[in-house]
Amino acid sequence: MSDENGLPAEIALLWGLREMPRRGRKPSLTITDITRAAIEVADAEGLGAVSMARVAKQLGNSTMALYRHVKSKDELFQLMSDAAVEVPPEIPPDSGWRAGLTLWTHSVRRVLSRHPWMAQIPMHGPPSGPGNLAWLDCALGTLADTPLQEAEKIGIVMGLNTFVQGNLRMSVQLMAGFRENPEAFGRSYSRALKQLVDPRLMPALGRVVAAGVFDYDSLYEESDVEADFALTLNFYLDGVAAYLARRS
Amino acid sequence: MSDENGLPAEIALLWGLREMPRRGRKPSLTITDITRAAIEVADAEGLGAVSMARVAKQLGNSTMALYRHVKSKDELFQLMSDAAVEVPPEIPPDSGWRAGLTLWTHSVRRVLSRHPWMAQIPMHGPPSGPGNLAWLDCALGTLADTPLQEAEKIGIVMGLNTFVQGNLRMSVQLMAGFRENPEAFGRSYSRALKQLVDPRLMPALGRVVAAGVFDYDSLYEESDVEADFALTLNFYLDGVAAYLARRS
DNA sequence: CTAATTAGCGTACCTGACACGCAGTTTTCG
DNA sequence: CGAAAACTGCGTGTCAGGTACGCTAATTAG
Repeated sequence: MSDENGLPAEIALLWGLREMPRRGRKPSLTITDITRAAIEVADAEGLGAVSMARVAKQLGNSTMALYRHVKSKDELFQLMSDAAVEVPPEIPPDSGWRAGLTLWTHSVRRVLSRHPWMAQIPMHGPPSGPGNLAWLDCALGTLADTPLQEAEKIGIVMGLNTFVQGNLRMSVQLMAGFRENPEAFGRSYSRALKQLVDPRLMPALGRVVAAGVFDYDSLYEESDVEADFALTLNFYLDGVAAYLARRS
Repeated sequence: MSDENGLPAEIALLWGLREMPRRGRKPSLTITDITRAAIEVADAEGLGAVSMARVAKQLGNSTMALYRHVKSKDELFQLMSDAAVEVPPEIPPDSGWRAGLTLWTHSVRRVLSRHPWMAQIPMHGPPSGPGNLAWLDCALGTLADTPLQEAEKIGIVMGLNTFVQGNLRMSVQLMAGFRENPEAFGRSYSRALKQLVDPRLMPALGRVVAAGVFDYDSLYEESDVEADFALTLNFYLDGVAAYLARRS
């Protein structure tokens, strides 16, 4: 269950703190290698392509060799998502909390656009790995100069994180859906809505449809998605600003 | 590809508008039955338990019979998530947009707490089923009395939806993680952070840890999660309010 | 040098999605 | 009215993927 350090096993794993056995054959594979190979596969072919066999092939090993280093595929996923976040951005100390959180958010966005599969990996607990905790620290740092309680800072940052992750997850899903079936985002969608939405039953939606809001060749324009993201992000940050103002 | 109605096949399916074949054996199974059975299984045993075989057993049919009605498991998932949303709330017409959206949000929350598995089903396109569109209409209706453009309303509502879904998804994941390994949310977590977080490398996080923010027997208290949700929801709504104020 | 310990791996099992084709049913048409 | 056509339910089979188990070889402690 727990390391000699007193750490829970899965946390020790993420931090690379499992004690190395002194006797026995020397490992030719490391957890780092396995994690890196898995990330390569996920980057190149998507998370769906990450099977134990595929990762092993990437390394030139056999499938079952991996199980000497990771207890399960899910454990490998956790390792991947802590490793792939890389390093949080350097935030200029005097930039103010809002600019800081905005920069932080866009950095998250950049990481997730490099590794879209990260949005699909489920979290089983609070952030525990060195990568995720470094990002958490980075976000908290932007609030250092505010008069907030530490617990409030955590609430705000976790809320922001959930928000950003949720947004990106949705983007990734829709992007995948778009690649698979672009038609579902185009004229045939707006035509279907015009046909199916009865203005008597759904008046508000009927107005939107009638206004031609969906009449585009593709509802999935990168720039639109980004603009919507920026808009809603600013809603959240405005709320934080109001909260701060209320508190001083 | 498309129905005689000119509708894309997957949309026609969601609306139950596939034309019934005139000749041939009468079906003893309906899509509705299959969907209902699948929802029963998911409610009772989680989405992971929903296999074609399990759903078929629920119905007393053979596995392969389902494929006469559903093209793939994923298609069944889409049917499930449109059916399980049920009916959106009645929002009193004079309640104002903020109260309306708050009520809407809590209704979403209630639906998802009845069917937690919904948060795990990936979306492949814009909302297309009768259930989801009814909810969309309901949310849009709350903004009817505002001077917003229709496109802005959609942006605000979709943003809110993404936000709520993201929050609930995270809750569901953590809830599952908690059931499986409560220890990861308790004292051993805060002890691990105290040990691993070096205040020189992660000063902001170090302060939070030192302040004892994580020193609880369980970080996953229902009431806390709900409070955090309400807090961040209000951030978003404050932002919408500010946007509205700016626009008048 | 021997026993203990550990890494890599081949084999095997199980679960689950789904392709295919047969058999029985219902409707249409000659 | 009878045969052909259309369609449903289903048994069988295939393939992919996770992972338990146990063997073998390497390495080190005693």
